[in-house]
Amino acid sequence: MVDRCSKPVRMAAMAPRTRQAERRRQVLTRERIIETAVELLDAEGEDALTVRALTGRLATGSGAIYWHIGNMGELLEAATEAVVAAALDARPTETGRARESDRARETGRARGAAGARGAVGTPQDDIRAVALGLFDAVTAHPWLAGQLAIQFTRNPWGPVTLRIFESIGRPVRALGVPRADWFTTASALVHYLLGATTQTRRHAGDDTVPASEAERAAFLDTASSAWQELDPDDYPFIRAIAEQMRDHDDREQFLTGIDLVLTGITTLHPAPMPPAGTRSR
Amino acid sequence: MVDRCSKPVRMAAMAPRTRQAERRRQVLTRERIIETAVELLDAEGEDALTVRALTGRLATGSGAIYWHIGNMGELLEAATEAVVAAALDARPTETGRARESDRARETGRARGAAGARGAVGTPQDDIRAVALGLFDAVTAHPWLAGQLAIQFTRNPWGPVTLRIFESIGRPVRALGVPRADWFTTASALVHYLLGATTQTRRHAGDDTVPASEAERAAFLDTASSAWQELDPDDYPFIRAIAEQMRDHDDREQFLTGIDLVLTGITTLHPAPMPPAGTRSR
DNA sequence: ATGTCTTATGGAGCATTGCTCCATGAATGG
DNA sequence: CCATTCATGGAGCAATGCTCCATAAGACAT
Repeated sequence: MVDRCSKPVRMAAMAPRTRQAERRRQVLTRERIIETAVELLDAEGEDALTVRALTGRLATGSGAIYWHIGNMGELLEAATEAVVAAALDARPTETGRARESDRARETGRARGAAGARGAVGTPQDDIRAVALGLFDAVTAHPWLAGQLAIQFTRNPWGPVTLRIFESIGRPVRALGVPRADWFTTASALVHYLLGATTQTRRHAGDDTVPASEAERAAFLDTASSAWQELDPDDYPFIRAIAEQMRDHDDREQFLTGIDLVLTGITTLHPAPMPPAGTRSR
Repeated sequence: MVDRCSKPVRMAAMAPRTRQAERRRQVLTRERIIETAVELLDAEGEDALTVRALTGRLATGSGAIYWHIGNMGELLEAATEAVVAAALDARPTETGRARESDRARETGRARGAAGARGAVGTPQDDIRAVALGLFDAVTAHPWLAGQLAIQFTRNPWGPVTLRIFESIGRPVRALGVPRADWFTTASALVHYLLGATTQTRRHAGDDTVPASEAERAAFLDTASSAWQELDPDDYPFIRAIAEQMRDHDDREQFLTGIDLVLTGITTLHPAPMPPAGTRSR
């Protein structure tokens, strides 16, 4: 009884005529609410998004807001979807695999999400690009990590997951994975992706701002030190890696993980019949 | 200012004398609270865990509870840790790698978390055992998925993560991965693990009970059908895999993903110098 | 213009929740 | 027997999500 729609689900352009009559007045849009929600989340953290904060920024009442969104969770989902879509759409829709650029192991390191836009390369590159897009989105919007995690568990096949899955699935297909393994393979990638992105971020205990570089270093330092003082019987491994964890690079590690999974995929599904022009190694 | 401890952190056995005088009365223990919290979560879902529900079950007041736990989030973390620890401790602490049982690809499939207890096999088997332990814990406690995700994002190096990391790290070490890659490799595994476990579960929209097998089938069916009616331009991949997603086995897919990552690891870090008696493939 | 119907708005108010504060009980130590 | 510390139970506050409703603001027919 919670999920009952309080408003007939916004069917885009119902009557053909008076298309502009739809937004005759409409000072308050669902889109505008989502937009402001993202602003609020970005500016003041995930706890700052309350109905009252929204009514303040939008100079309206709660009733008006609920006429458009129906639910707080729904708003959060919409906000998440918006940001994710933006991060993902910064890439070409059509995966035309043409140019060869083998491994390209270290090129992936340098370029940001922006650089991923135009150049259509290896399926591997495409996957890395998607991953990095998400990674950068999470660092740009600290609240996104938590929301991704929540959306993923609460609504495993909601719009957010679907978008990511599709973006990962296409290059997986281009990789030459046998059709029967498409679902499983893409799942594995997405699972790693989400696991990794959700841990990335917030290296200070604070709820505000992305935490400066200095704070991050300080955090890693204290954490590393704390690890070295753990019980050697209970946590031998943690103690052993305390040192390398102190000066690891999140982004680099993230990419290494991706390559690990990619290697697993290409090893289990060697090379299909490569399109002429692509040397198969 | 949130994190201020309202009580001098329970340092186990402070004064040597009167060890039993510590719990002279003490009808209400931190442990008992955690225990009841888990019961509540198991029985009525994650929304059912409120202070008032606790005071009801424990026949006490909120003040008494807060004297022991100080925070709701802290209680949730403790509950999560308790369940995770139980799931993980159902395995031998010392990773004595001795017996050879190559691949053992399909043996891992059949045995449950219980069967993982005694037999110490390949590092790969150990990793699978840990993973399955977590997997089964999540299916046994539906609320665990969400909590794992939250703990993981909110407190990336809290006790929960640490425990899992340690359990995964040891076999990784035994796998022969070069020391410099321990941290990164274990991270990749843990990330996949958490990503996968957090999506697994709750195939019905309900907040109660694990959802029967029939419900699950029905859910998968409708989801699959919905996928096939997506826009072919926006979601070609999703449409293509709608069929195989209908009748996939969560557990099997989970293991396949693990094997994918494991293959990646052993491929990138071939074989160290195998202890005499282990044929290296 | 005028009246009516649908669409949209602003805000008062309710139920619930986390948490603090405090008056009090109970055991111990002097 | 008193004083001190440990522990409890509960009243009450502040914040939040959400519902309900009075009402404004077009659109449309007459």
